[in-house]
Amino acid sequence: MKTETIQSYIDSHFSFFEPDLKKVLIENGTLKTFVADEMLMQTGQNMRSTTLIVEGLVKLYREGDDGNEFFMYYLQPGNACALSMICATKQETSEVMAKAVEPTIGLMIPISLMDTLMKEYKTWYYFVLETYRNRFEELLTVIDNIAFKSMDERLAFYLEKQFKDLKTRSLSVTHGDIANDLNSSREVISRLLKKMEQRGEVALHRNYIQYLK
Amino acid sequence: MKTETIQSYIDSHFSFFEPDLKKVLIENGTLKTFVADEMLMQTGQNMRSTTLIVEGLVKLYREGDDGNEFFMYYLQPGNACALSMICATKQETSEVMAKAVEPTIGLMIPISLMDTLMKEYKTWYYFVLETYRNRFEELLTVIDNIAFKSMDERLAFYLEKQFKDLKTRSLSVTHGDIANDLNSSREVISRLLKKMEQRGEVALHRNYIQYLK
DNA sequence: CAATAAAGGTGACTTAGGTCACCGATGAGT
DNA sequence: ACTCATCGGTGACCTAAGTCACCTTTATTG
Repeated sequence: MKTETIQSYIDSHFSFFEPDLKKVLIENGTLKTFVADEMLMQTGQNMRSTTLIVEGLVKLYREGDDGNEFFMYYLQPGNACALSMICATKQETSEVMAKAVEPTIGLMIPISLMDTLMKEYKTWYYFVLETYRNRFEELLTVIDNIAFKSMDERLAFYLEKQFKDLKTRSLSVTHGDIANDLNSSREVISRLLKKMEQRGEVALHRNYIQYLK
Repeated sequence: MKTETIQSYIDSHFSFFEPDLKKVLIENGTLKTFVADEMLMQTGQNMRSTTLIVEGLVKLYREGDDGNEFFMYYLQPGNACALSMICATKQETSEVMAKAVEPTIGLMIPISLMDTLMKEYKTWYYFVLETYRNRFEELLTVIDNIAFKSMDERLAFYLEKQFKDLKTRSLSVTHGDIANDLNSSREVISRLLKKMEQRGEVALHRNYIQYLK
């Protein structure tokens, strides 16, 4: 019953795993559901398992000393949290905060399995390396943006990324939300958005933004 | 002869590698020397080997579109370049620039070996994961600084990191160099340094800075 | 439907930090 | 000793972006 559910999640999002690996994951993994806005991972938390996302959407944030947040990237079904892998392997605490933005289901793999999986299953091994690589690059892109770009460029990049990642042309978000993700302030974002609207790049509405390019 | 040189480098900086692994590295690795200011890796370059640093000092930069540089972290003897590992595995191009700051020797390991090493040698496997983890955290710290901190805090952090990493209380660097690493401008750095000097934290000299805390 | 909260707009102001112009001090090479 | 490049100091100025105050519009709820 529960086994079949896990089976179908793996088949739809991790179909590239070899059959034996799937079997191990089905036997040892457990499903965990998160409601919207629930945290999957908190800064300073100790990891006992690594998480494969099988349903929903997760936002990863870095937290500043004074409690403000900085959005780094999304985790979607088929993704794993690189940080949870690294921390799990090393049994150290998490350095980021992960929050579900919609109801989310994670397949939790106990850390004790990590070493065996890496050694025994080629597809797992490549999946993990691929995950590291993608997140590493994602972080480098984040650094590019905040190190070299001004706020209007960062906003444009942010919006494009949202539209692309979420595969939509209409983004449900308030100006305040964006300001929070970019560690800026609502007024600044509002003003910059208005300029983008004047250039015909977006259409602004209450609680959502349309992409026009 | 050359074999013995590699042997001694490995023994002094990678003594934790298991004997069989050392043998493989000695048989398949080649030493490559870099003069000061030479690049080990350029943005966009394709990687055919992963590099273990056995001598010298390397600075890793992210490059902006307009050619300016942003310092991320040092590689020292005993370190490997996480990026070269990831890119090597995936056979993709490098995303960063690595420059020797003093004469440097790297032990080059052909990418073709990577998979075998990971599977066969536990100490290599842990070394690679440890490398990923450390660099990941280093990048997160970089993001913290540029996302949440003001220039004076970033400068203070930068200096402390230099003094700590280079294990010295007297740093050979010009104000312009620092400005370049932090992607700021010389005048700004000079002014902030002066304030630090007035607070008794550093002593400023031509071409070097002393740490007083 | 009145009350309230949330979202967004806008002008005025402040400030960190980037830029410009120019200076003097230091040190290396001829 | 003279020349020239590099390094660092400084005042004046500019601009992006953060902050404050206050407003209107829209949606929600009792």
